[in-house]
Amino acid sequence: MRSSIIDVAEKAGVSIATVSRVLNGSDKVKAKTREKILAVINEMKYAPNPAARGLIMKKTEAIGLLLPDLHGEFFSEVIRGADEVVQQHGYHIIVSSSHNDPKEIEAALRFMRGRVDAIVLMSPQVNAEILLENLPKSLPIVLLNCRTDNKHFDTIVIDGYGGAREMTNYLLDLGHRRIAVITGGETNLESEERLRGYRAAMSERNVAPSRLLEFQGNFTEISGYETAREILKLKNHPTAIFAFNDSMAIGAIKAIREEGLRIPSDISICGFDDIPVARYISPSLTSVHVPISDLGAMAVNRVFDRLTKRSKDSTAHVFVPTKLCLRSSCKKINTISNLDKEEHVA
Amino acid sequence: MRSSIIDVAEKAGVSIATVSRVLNGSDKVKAKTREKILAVINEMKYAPNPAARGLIMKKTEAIGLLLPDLHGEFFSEVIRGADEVVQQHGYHIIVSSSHNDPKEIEAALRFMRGRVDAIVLMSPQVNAEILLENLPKSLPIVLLNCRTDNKHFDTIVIDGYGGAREMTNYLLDLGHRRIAVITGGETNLESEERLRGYRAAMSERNVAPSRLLEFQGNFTEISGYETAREILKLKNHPTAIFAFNDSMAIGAIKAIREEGLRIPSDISICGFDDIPVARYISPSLTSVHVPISDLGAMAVNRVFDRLTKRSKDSTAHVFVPTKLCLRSSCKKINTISNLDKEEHVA
DNA sequence: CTGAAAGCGCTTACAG
DNA sequence: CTGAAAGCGCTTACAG
Repeated sequence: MRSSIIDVAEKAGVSIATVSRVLNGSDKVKAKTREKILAVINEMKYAPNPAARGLIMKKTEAIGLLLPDLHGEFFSEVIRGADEVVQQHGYHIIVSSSHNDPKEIEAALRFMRGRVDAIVLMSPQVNAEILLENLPKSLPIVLLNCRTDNKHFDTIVIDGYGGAREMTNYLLDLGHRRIAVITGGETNLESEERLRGYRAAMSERNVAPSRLLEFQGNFTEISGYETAREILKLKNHPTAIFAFNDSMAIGAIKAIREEGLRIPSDISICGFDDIPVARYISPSLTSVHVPISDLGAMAVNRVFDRLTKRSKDSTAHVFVPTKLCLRSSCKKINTISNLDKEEHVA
Repeated sequence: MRSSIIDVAEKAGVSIATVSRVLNGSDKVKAKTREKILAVINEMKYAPNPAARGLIMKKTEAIGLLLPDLHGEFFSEVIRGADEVVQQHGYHIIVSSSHNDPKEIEAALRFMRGRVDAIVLMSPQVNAEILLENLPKSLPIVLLNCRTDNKHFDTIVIDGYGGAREMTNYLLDLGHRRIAVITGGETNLESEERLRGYRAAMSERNVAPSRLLEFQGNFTEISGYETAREILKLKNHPTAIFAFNDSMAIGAIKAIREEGLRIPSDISICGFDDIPVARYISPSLTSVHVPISDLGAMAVNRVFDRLTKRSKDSTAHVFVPTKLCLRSSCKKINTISNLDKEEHVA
């Protein structure tokens, strides 16, 4: 059997209270007693039972991280950023993915209740606020890219609108007029924000945004690939494709290549997120940079702020700016005639 | 305060024992009593305290997953595969990364002890067996790509040797003789195995493997990039580069392109792992396919086999075969003269 | 079918 | 500085 604090106490010839004190670094223990106990602990390789400890101390030293998905580099970067900070605090992460399914979010939340000291929730699709209400209000919660106006929660939101607007403006500056987008799905907050930004830029520049140029993907490579194939079937295909994340852009690039078109001379393509691999593919992908691992780190830092009472009751609402990251997958549109044609169609 | 089982019992007018019974699905509760209790539970949004439950039941419904790193698609795929299976069982995952640091492995293991019902450990670099010995022998442990002969643990090992050997043979069949490799580091088991396979194939085909063609990376994109730059500086550079994982291959491709060389006409390149993005980059990457997410799934399935006593005491040692995945980044070497030259040098 | 009681392994006032 | 005892929130024989 696993040894308990009682075994240690017996072997050291003290009470369990004293063992507990040295375990918790109390200064009210005679040095000699402490040493003896420490020796026994070492010898027995004793480690306190976290469940017992958690039961009485009401802390778990774990943070729950609930993500919508686990595919691709975006989420692994979020996890990595979160894990780094969490490790510095001697904490650990319980991850789970919800597949954008309310049932799974609920199950994960229920599981985490009592098992974690705080929750970081990323749910751009499912509105999880109702589920969140079932959690004790004492549990700090950080919402990452969630749809909410509830000032009760800490929130971190990427500037998808601004980023997409900036990218669209860049494409417009390059002379593109027929710019297709591949979205991440109608009900996805991030996709919606990016779409808003795209439309805003188009309108501001007096290029009527056409719904016919808005294609729906789902943030996966394969959806980018398939959607791009559809786009290229268009008689007079767009001169630029703006995929709402890099994974879809990567899929789209494959489709474009298979069609025999060159990037960026025949068609420009860009993404969003700036995942690590974006700079390595060829042509290197122009994208909207999002500090992905920082997102995870910020969320966890926020959690610890709350946990250490530094900001016990005030919630923070962070808006994360994005920044255009120009590389080689986009290019000035070349022929005047082409431009004219575009204008006409637009 | 959070409500406890006592509150539920009071409100339902029963004892906590009965509440506990309906919580655990005991059939010895009158239907009517059960209903009333269920109603109260729902109304109060009661959820049992996992710490208390864990303390007495000695199970946590969590599996620990300790990975060497969290960079790149490989590890996120392992997590994804593990998470999928774990969710089917109503379990969850506690992930942690060790950065190949014994201290961090130890800390993570200590943290997990008592918090998880089993541990999946991937540690190709640090020999973690000594650390593992401090864990209660009742805790099921699955070793993923670890350096061990200890039949006491369940093990899952990828056939790095066979995969690399097959890939090298393929390159040799294409006429390549000067094949450089980018390894993953000297002390890394996976890298070692792949190197063994490469050398074996070279020797078998009477191409003396030269240490001068073995370059050391560390499995990251940037190391692939930088190492490839070194390789291309060689007077008579190799006609093929075999990177020991796809991330390094992707980095190498960037370096090759920057040098103005075309792939595969000027130089062939291939990787290992077949991460999801490999098929999307261009040229699509020839790689050794590893069923990455299956690795996570297999490990977790094995864990549940143990947990459900189906195979309480027997350990399993699984050897995972790899399979060549030919795409467009490698090509037959073209000129006879070139071939001759190679032969000469080799 | 239901309840009183012991116990899981710890921490922490409360005494001394 | 140290120990006896209560209690954290649950489950599970043991009686009835």
